[in-house]
Amino acid sequence: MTSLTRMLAILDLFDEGASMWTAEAIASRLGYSLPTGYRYVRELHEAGLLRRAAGGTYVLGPRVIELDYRIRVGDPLLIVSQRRMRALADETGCDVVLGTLYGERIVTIHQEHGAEGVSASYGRGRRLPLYRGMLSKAILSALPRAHLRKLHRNSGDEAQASALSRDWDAMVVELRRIRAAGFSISHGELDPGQTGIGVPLTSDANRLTAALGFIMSERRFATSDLARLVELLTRAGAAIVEALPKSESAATAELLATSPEKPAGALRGRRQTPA
Amino acid sequence: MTSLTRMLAILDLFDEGASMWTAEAIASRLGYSLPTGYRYVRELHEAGLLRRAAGGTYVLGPRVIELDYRIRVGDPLLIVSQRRMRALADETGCDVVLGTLYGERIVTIHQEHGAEGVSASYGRGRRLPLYRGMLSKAILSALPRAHLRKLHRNSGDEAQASALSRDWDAMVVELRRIRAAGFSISHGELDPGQTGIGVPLTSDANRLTAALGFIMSERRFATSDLARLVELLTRAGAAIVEALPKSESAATAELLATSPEKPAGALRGRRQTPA
DNA sequence: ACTTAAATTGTCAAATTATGAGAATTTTTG
DNA sequence: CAAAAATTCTCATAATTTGACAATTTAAGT
Repeated sequence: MTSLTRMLAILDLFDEGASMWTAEAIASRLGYSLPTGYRYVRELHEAGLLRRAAGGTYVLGPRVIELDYRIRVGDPLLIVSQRRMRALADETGCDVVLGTLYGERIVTIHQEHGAEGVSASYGRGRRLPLYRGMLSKAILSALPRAHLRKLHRNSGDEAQASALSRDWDAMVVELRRIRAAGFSISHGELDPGQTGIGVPLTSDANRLTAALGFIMSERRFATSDLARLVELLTRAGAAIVEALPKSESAATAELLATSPEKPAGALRGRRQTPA
Repeated sequence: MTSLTRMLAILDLFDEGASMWTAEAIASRLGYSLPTGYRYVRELHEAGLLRRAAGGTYVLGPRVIELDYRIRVGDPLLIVSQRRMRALADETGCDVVLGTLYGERIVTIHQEHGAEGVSASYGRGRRLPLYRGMLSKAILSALPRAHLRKLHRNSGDEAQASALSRDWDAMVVELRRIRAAGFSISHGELDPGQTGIGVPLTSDANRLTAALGFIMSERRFATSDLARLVELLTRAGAAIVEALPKSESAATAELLATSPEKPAGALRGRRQTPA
């Protein structure tokens, strides 16, 4: 394992439960020597990813907030999604959420509030259970078998704790059903009284595995036109994927940013437009 | 320079301008060899801090959004500030912002919107110019001379570009005046037509250097009771600093989090309550 | 102010690990 | 399916990380 990995593992400690750690506790918890613990913490501190709080404890730092802003204004996926999600929320009054899979986690990366709903477990930045909720099910339904297998193997406890994933074969069948239908539904799987409808949203070119969904009250769902809602999601999802920048347009920025030291060389014409 | 520093330097590339980078461009820009560039990018990718976008480009990853959420719900400073800032916004109708200094940057870390104002340059996560705007001036006014000196020395261009900081001696005089007055004012220094009032907010115990402020239209300010607004800010600032967790309470979380491998040892009683 | 304890950084030798050149491989693109 | 680009691999060398311990700075108590 590299020192880079070990240092970044520190950030995991802040993911759940404790939001304040001393350097000593970090070292102890992760099995690093004390000086090494301090060294890693200092690096993260200098990068602004950690901030010193009271009496030698550290909390996540303001750099995270700054990077989050850069995402909000610069992430192509969010840029193309936001407007369309807002439109869906206005049109339906439902909450609209967007989640992605990264590594072995599913996280909500954007949410637009509708006139009606308040959603507890779905907010931006929240990690979602792998096998519960419409976003997760929609995302899993779009996953290649091998990928799903790996995920399932590594998610022991969580897989056991969920009805969907306890039995591998049954899960595969259910997910195949979802894929065929084109959407997933959750009735109160995350929040009692809330229903969610989700559609997968993938782009091979972008290595993207995401899902887009509505959240509404159970009550409202009872009198909703499911097919219509699914159609809205599907259309919006397709439009989002379609609008994502293709490979070519990505290169522009970097070409302006060549270093003074190595002006030519390393940036030879691979990504440049043919002429 | 350590490999950790070099890897984290990659995140800086996303701070301004380009929001998409290829691994090759990163390596070239920072002077790393190609394999090393890819190695660093892979590490950041595995940590979720980068995400692969179209055609071999990378953008900031969902992990940032997740960490940002952890800050929103777990950062003690935000927790104690939020409520009070909301109250100020409700009471006055102005926007209320909170900014901190970290390293050599000043960043807005929270904002509560008032009924009236829309502020362009102040939003959450935005980096502020060091020598312009009420937040920056309030923060600088609270800085020990040595710290200010270092900051000024390292901020060449930016120092030259600002009226306040062009002349060191004059700046010191002005900042001393602000410190004596207890608040700073900006008339359109960041956004034309907008006025801001800020007060410094420091806590030695927390190594905190921050500022809290109102933003309002120039028009509204013309008929405002400045003394009253400053008093509101000062009171709220004092209450926030007062409410910050003191050293003792911080230890609780970690004590529950001892590793199974090294249960005793490294966590010997330094931070534990005496008995 | 002064004393003690805690938090953090320095020193340094041993050795693990990062590094870059180039090759090999995988992935993308036409 | 071919060609080009993107990414990882191999491996020898060198550099950097690492941990024990000491030194020092910082905080806490009286």
